[in-house]
Amino acid sequence: MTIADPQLTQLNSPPAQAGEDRAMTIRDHLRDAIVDRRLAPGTKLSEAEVGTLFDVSRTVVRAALQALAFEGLVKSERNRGAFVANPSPEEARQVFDSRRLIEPGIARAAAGRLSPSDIATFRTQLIEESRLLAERGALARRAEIRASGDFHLLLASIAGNVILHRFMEELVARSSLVIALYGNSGASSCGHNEHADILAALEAGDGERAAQLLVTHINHIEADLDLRQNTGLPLREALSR
Amino acid sequence: MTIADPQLTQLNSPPAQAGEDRAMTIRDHLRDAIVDRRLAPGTKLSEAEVGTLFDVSRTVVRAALQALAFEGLVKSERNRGAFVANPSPEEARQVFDSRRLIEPGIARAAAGRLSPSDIATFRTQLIEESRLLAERGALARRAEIRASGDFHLLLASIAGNVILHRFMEELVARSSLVIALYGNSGASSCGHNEHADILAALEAGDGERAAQLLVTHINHIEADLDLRQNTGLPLREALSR
DNA sequence: GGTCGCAATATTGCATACAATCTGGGCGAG
DNA sequence: CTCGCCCAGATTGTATGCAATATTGCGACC
Repeated sequence: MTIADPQLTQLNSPPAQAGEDRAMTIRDHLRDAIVDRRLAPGTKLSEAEVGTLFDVSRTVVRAALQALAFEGLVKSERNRGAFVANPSPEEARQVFDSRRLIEPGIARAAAGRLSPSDIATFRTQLIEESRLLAERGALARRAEIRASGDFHLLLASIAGNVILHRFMEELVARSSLVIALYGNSGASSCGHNEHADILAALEAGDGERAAQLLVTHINHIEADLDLRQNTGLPLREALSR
Repeated sequence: MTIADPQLTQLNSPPAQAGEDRAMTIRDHLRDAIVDRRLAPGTKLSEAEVGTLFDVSRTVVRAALQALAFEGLVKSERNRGAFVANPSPEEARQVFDSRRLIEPGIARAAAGRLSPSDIATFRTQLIEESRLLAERGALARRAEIRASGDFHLLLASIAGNVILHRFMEELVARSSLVIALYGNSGASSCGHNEHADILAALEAGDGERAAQLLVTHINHIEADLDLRQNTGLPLREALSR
């Protein structure tokens, strides 16, 4: 699989980026592509190729890839290169275990800090989710997964702890990857909108209830996955791509 | 402050490191130096200087510094360089808030997975802590802070979730930095050994009690800090170094 | 015919060179 | 004497070149 994806080159085209950090820009574009599954797990991210696509040297690409490796979205092997992460079922479970541990606390913190403007932002977010839910097509599914993640990130940003927010960024990104990998296309993203219920609890100032709804929500997301043990012998993973 | 610390150059001397990753080696040495407060917060980490000390090019130094920036131990400013992090009281609070959220869950998970060999490792760890606690001198204090952190990391590794373990590595490292910055030399590191109590609860299989003791323990650590608001106007931080 | 070994190729690891940007001091005008 | 501008030095950002390592295809030997 080549990564000569028109969407990538297109996003690259605005070279008028100010003196900003180009490595971080490339990191963001690659992350979007990974989370959207435009880049399949296991895909090799050649430094030279990525550099050509974004019209930068390998130096900058390496910085971007290192950043993604820290987030767990890319696996870097010495003298072999960087590959889009291919999380095992075990890793997937750990992602959701981590979220079940962290997100309730975030919900409780957010409940006590919710401002009217936050609520407005949430409402806009929920409308966007509904719109995407109704839409058909793989492209809408991608956007839906992403929007669903944004809800959780919004919650984390309201909680006001930048460390936890960053942890959640990583967990949400990895969740998207896992969902894309193991999600049953079937009952994807729960019939009735659990996000709305969570927001309702937050508005009522009931952080405890919001926390509980959040755990249930995470359970539903994980339950929709097919994490049966293809108890991957390491060589199997090679066959998978 | 220059970083020409003999302990750094000494650690550098074994250049016989196999084909391993030199950037990660440098990162580890720098992290140790930061956590031990051999490198004071705000100290500039010049790429050229670090490179000279470790006898590598700026390329690998940059990789190491980027890694530390991800962990929050180093703050990197574009076109200005990298500096040892100087966490504000607010950041310090967030570190401990995060620990209060995450560590109880880790304790519960660890309680159900504790093996006899784990217990033995814990005992060795506690003995080492006691030894350092009795010892005098700044050097012992450093080692004690570090050993105290190792206890928590050991707990996290037993919990068996590598993602949470990595989060804890970051939180413990930042905690050490915060303690070094804001710790009252006075009642430092609690009179009676709370770690031992936590271990006892774990051995008894009482994860809930271990979790509660852990929260109390974290509260004690934070209570020993002096986080009074020098409500840092950003310009103040410049004055501090 | 199959397997092992070796060489050619490609890719990463690292160092260095050059360009861009920031910092600090000196000089001149007000 | 003070304020502001400008230039020189220093430091980071980026590109490129070379060395080291892994991969792949071919050929020889069993």
